Amino acid sequence: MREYNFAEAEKKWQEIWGETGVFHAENGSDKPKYYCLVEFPYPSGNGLHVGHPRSYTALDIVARKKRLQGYNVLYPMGWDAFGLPTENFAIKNHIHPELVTKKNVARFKSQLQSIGFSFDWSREVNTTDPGYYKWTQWIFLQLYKKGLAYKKEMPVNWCTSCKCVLANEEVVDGVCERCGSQVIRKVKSQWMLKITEYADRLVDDLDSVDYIERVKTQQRNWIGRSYGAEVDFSTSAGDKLTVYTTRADTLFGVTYMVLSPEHAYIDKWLASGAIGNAGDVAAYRAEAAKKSDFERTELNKDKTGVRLDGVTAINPANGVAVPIFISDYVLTSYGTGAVMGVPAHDSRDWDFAKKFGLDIIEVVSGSDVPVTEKCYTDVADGILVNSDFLNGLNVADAKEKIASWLSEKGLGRRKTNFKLRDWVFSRQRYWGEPIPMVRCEKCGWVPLDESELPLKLPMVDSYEPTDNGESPLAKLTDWVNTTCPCCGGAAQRETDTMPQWAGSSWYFLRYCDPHNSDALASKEALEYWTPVDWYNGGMEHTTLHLLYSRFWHKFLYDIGVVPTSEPYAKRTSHGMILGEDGEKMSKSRGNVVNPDDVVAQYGADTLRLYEMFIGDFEKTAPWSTSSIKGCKRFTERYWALGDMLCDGGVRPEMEGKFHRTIKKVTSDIDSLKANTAIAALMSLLNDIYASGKVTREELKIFTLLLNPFAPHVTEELYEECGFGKGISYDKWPEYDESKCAESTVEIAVQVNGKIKARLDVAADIDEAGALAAAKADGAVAAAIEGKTIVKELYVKGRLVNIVVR
RNA sequence: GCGCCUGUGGUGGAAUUGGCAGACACGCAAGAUUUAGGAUCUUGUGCUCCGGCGUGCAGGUUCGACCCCUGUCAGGCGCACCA
Repeated sequence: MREYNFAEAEKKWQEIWGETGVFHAENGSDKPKYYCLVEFPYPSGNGLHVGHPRSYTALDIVARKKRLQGYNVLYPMGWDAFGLPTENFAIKNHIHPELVTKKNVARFKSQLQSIGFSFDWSREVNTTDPGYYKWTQWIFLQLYKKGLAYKKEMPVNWCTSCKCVLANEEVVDGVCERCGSQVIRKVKSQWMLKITEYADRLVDDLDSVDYIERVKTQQRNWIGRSYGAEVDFSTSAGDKLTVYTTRADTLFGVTYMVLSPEHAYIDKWLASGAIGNAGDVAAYRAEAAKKSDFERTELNKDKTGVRLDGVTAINPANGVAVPIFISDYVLTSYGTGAVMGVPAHDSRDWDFAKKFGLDIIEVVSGSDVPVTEKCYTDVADGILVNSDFLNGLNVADAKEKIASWLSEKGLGRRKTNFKLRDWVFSRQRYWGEPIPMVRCEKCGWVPLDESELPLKLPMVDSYEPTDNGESPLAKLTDWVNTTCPCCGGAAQRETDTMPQWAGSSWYFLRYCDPHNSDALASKEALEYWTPVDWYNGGMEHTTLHLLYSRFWHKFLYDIGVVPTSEPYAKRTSHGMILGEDGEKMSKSRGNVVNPDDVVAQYGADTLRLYEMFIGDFEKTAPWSTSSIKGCKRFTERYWALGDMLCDGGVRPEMEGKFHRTIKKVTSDIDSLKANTAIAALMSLLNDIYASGKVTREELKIFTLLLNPFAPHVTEELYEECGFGKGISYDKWPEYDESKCAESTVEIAVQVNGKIKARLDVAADIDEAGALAAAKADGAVAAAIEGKTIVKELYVKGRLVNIVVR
């Protein structure tokens, strides 16, 4: 009995793959290309998590199979290394972030290599490398030149622990996405990127890509496009008050108006003395200002507000004067910061009207209960009433008609709104890309000349964040003080840095041509490799990295840098791996599994097989130490085939099974169902064992099929058997559809839908034959004895059902 | 609150999308081997009062339902006053 020493064999093959460069992708190849991508990791001090290999193994399987199928495959890896954890660790331990990063990258790399991924390491990138972030800065300058980067003073999200602003996308449930600390409002001058300019295309182009549906839905929700109209109301104070509504059809049902507490008109009206109850209004505004946005939207289900005495709004449709309120359920940041109240047909307005005793006027009929009891929001079946020229129309037609009427009369206009806000792009931290901008008294903000790039992050001893909201770089006067690229006068550098999401917004482009110093990548390389054919990553990046990188890519497409308007043709997402207790793995729970330990104890092949066999790739799955043993046994049983080897081709009795398995494994890999592919291989292995031997041809096919999942043990056995130069030089097995069919099948015989018998019949038996065979069966004959046959059904190769009465 | 997803043996999970539920694996049991344990191999393993009953629960459609429809419960995710 031959022993398989997985530790030795795995090391050996990893070295061979490294030396021979068999996984290097070729630029300028005649072969068809295939670009597989996984999200490059943030090299944290904790090392690799068992969640990482789930994603990496899945696409490694795809990459390895595609290579065997003759594709020139690009499967690269790199490091998303700027970021707060490294910086915080550096501060705590007084080690420069650059050194921390170097150390963490080295550890991650050796961990990844120990699992045997077929990455093309010659294309490794690191976002903190000046040769890399030169191009991140370059893209920023292009955005600036096209007017898509601007600096603006505005209220922003401020993480009290990170001491840094956050993008809207980084605030989850009112707390910092990264550290969970409280987020407060702070007015600051920030660099912003106009992602809103691309809002329509970011929604529309989702139709052209193959993303899993929940990713598309989540992005659509986040962008939040809605079609509606702006309507201009006049007011008794003489001002034109514009509201945004998606239900302009209900204009005749308006019984009041609401402004957000921050609305500019309130300052104006308070100043002019138009508001009678100025004291109450000021008090309400002060109260609202104290609450965070989160409190206002999340906890404030109960409607509050104050009526503005002395000011009314005039409904442009019917000239009716209605009261105006302020209430914090109206957001200043969406639409016009003012809404019209139609309590009969909007649940929020209904709540508000009930609370303040306002009129409720039905303008869409169709409700079962009076609108004074419950608001009626159905838009599909309602018919307009009490609405003058809209009466009798359905909601959709009424929307059209009122919108046209408003524009004709100059009282309003069609309008599309988005929830998406511009991307807050500056961070008051050290460990990020410097923003290549200079502030000059005379010239204002001036971009650095491209020849000055990269603008290197200065080496400093102290990089602690400050409480006053200034970047640590602000203290470096030597670095900060510079000359204006425009007028040559004294000027200061921008001291904020870019967010972590900057470097990852385009890294997949760099892989195409990672050593290019004249461009982020050559035109030819981008033409050949992009778009990414298959990108797998976490759901947590759907409205962060994935959205940002689509935005940047579209911009780069617009300025002619990349040839496609979408970066990723296909996007899938892996489920999280939980601890054995079914809880999220965390140090504090003590349920963390370290992949190094698994590799040491069971080997990389077993880890890979287990992570793929654990269950549905897209679902979360708890870790199970005992289940790993099954995968370990499987690799050992496979290895032991070497002891059962005999000469010959595929035995006739095994032929169908082999063809079916090739078919199953091939299609399962393409549809990300490695779990059932492995099950099919296990099943085939069981059949081989049952037959007592394996022929050379059979073993070779099995080895090739198993190789993407368990690359080391398959290479070792392939070599031992002398099948060829190496699996990388071989070809993926093909199947013959005609040979997949079995000659006989077992069909079920039902009487009135209940199974009465199972029969072995020829696979090509016809209906008459199957029915005859069924009736000849004793149990079936007994069941239909003396009854009238009402119906007879035959489903080819599956079952017969005889319906009797 | 709204939307989406999930619910299958002791466990992880399969099921060609309306056609034999429980593939594959873990675990367990018995046997073989072994001084013993471990490892390995073989066999068995949804429940059952042996009539049947079984895919969270209650109905419905159908010759036939894990799959479709209605209601309901539980868990997860997303959105969350976006007018």
